[in-house]
Amino acid sequence: MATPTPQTAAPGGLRERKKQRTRDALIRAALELFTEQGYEATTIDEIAEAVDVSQRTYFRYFANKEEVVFAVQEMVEARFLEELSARPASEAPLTALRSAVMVAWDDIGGAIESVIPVELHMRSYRMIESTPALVAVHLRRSSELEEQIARLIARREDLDVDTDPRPRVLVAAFSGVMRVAGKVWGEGQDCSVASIRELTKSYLDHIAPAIDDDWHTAGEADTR
Amino acid sequence: MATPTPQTAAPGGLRERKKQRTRDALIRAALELFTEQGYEATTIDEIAEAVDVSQRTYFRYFANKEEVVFAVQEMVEARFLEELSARPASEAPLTALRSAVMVAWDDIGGAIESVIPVELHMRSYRMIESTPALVAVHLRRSSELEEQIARLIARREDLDVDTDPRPRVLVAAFSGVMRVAGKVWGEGQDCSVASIRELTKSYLDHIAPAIDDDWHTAGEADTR
DNA sequence: GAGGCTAATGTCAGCCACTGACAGTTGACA
DNA sequence: TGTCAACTGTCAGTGGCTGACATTAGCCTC
Repeated sequence: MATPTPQTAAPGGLRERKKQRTRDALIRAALELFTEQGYEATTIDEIAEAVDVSQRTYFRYFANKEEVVFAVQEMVEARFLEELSARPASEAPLTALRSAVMVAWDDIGGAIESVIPVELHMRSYRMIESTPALVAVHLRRSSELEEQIARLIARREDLDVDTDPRPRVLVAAFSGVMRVAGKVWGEGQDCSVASIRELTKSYLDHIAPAIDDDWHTAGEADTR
Repeated sequence: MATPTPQTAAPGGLRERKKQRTRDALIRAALELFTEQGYEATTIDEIAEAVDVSQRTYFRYFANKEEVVFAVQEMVEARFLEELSARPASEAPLTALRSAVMVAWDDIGGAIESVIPVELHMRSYRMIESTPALVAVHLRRSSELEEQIARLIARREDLDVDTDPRPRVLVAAFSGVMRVAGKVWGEGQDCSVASIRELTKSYLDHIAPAIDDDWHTAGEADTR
């Protein structure tokens, strides 16, 4: 039973392409409606109607009302994790994180724009922060992602994430910086992908000197 | 139009007492059902029926299904914030936080037990952690509480929470310790209020020497 | 290129969370 | 005791979400 569906980016047949188009259209319509008239004030029927599909079809693409809001972030995160796993083990942890972010932004910037205008993504970002139900989901997603990253880093460095605090601490710092970068970007005027990329880069450069070192050659696990 | 309802703890008339009893019964029934058969598997009709009130009445006491889950924590937090506001300005920030927690635990321990058995509270704690929807709400509540505490601390010390990072940093550390204490308690066997109190105390004593100092006499705002 | 296979979609019925409106009941208080 | 206001129940309705079943439409083979 060799995987019948390639699942890769390149759309094999018409069916795949059609599905992708429906999915993208749902995301765009949903975000457009949410940002215009508010998340709670928008019904799924409206979204489905805008894309000319049934409500039932919406729920075949997204498990619930929130999921469509985070679809784009999901893409970015998946790309980031994939890239992080691929970084050579010789890189120091923070360097790997940094490189992965940069590569992720580079080759997903275009992909994002093909789904939704970046400006809409930015408006969505602000909408999330002003909708309690979405803030909650956002926080949970963030904490889950942090956990995943910490485990990846620990594996790279061949450490136990439950006994050595360094992976989680590093990831916490890293995530904190990423969060601030995202926040500043959300408040600013320049809503290009390039701008958030640069913002992230400069912020990461700030903490790098302070915590980036090889965890195997420089001083033993110093938990003081 | 002077506030017609005293709203204080002491139950004035029969009406107040009856309301309190209904509320407590709803909390107890809800947590009992949730922990026994799962959060999602429990309907509000079941909870209402167990207390012998209508579903509509449930929603007059709690805004939604989640709220009842956090009712006890809400009590503890309110008591803590109240106590923190009352601490003398002469106390160093972390000392004030520490004292407020201790006082809050001391005089609310009994109040909790009057509403639900502590053992049920502990089971609820574990249920929250294993229910994604509740984890999300829990995280949002925590971050909101952190923000409140940081503002309170900043006001005490006469600082601007948006320019001076110290209040938020201290509160982040404090909250982190509290979270760990809660987690350890949840995993342990001893589900008494006294045990979480002592756990908290000892954990806080660990970080105290590291970060507790008077922010006005010891070294200027050192943001390095 | 006709026909079978299967994935994708539409339709329908139904559960549950949640809300507004209105009516009935019951403490509070003169 | 009677009036008022608070509390509660009932009912109808909306919206999120799901299972079951019928229908449509790519895909693949002969």
